[in-house]
Amino acid sequence: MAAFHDLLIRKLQDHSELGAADLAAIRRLPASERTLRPNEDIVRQGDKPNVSVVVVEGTVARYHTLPTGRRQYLSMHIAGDLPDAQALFIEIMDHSVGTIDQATVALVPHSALLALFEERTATGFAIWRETLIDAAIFREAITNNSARPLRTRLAHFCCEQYYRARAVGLAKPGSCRLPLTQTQLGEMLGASLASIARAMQGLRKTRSMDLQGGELFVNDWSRLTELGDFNPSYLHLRKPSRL
Amino acid sequence: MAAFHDLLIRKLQDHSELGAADLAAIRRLPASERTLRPNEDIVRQGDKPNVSVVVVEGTVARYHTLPTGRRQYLSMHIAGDLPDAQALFIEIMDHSVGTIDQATVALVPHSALLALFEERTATGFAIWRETLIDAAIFREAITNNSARPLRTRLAHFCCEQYYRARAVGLAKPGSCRLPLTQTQLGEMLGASLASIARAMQGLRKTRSMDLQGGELFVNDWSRLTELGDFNPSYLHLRKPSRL
DNA sequence: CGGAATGTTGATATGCCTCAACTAAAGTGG
DNA sequence: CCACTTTAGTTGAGGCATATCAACATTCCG
Repeated sequence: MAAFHDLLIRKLQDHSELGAADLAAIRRLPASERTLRPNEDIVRQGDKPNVSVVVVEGTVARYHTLPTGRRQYLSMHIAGDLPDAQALFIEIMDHSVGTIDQATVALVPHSALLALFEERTATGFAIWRETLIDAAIFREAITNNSARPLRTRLAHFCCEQYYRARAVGLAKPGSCRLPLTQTQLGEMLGASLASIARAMQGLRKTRSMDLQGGELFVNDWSRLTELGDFNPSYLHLRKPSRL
Repeated sequence: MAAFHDLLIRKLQDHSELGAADLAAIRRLPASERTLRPNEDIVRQGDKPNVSVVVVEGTVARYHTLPTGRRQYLSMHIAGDLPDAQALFIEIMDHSVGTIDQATVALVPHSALLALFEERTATGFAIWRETLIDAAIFREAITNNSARPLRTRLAHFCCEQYYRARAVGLAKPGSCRLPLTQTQLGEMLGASLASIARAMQGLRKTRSMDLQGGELFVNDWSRLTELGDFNPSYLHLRKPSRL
């Protein structure tokens, strides 16, 4: 398993230019690792964390909890992602961060990150950029959940997960991990379990993708991007994956 | 009309602590002002802008354009807002920025902003924080448009606009500008014109709010926040408005 | 004053929800 | 290793919220 420093560096280099001094400074970041069970919270809505999370292994999600108890997932994160970088400058968490399957995360003290930004402005800018790409993904989620019919929405979501897994080298040829239950897909896409089940069957019938046992299989990428109205430009990667 | 420097400073001070040196540095920012007609684009999806926008007067929005031509509004911005700060570190625009009504904006060269961040780290952090609050508003929009019935969604949106207008001193007692047509409200909330019309009438009947002639009237704030399931904590303001 | 843009209202269609029963798969303890 | 329980997914019936289409009313504005 790659050290979290390497994961973070790889992630930042997907969109930013870093010099040797930046890389060295990042490598000096202190962190403690924790492995968590499925469906365990790392940070909760209302908390004031003083560490930031880097995903090392597994899948981590952010979500809102509504007064009714209903859960709305906001984003999914895999190795190399910083699912709560924004907590650095926003004191009180407006959402929770928790695991989906078993996951290992590195916890980096905010103080170390702030010191790093003072020392290496370029690194600060790279992580700033990372949080901005995060925001671009949120924007796309607004559009996806507001303006597309359910089957398209589901296809788009799968496209994004596969594309991002490819970008960080976490996908095998034609497949990647996606350990979400249909209930959770519903909580991500604003749909009921039953509707997700039917939308999924619709997609299966196109033979462009399948999802089973927490593994997403992509058989016809070009067809799937059509079905999902997917255009990866909002992910702002420097070297778009060849798919 | 306040100079854009004052608007920006006021905005940043809503959530960040700035020293005298920071204020002075911000006041030295160069900018050119432009006044635009309603429904005019400032930056378009695909552009690579080298200036950032500060809203001086009027209402400015960000939106996606789907292949079908359908428009999805992502956010609304009023005086003091930076609707495309993220373009600083994200080269290619993944969405457009345009006016709703007649608006005046200040255009600040990216180079000047980057130089400012190098010189005054605290100012950089304040604008970073600003972009993070932006992201928090996107998250809330995901939840609003995905997990709430239409009438609640509309009430929540109106709560947010009124609350933000209050926070920057742009609201009169009991009302603020909100120059959106019902068609645009639909494109914001992922709903059709007809449904917005009916949801609006439902809200009017509660006597908690009304929207007419581009002016939002709030008659019963506490009732409206209930109807809209609105909790302002996601806006991350230091001194929550007393309403 | 006439034309365009905006909002209202009704009728009908439909996508998705809810509820419910059932199947299948995955853990768990004897 | 099997019976039991739990969790996940499938399928059907019926209902509701919202979409679509269309006609009309209203306001804005040149």
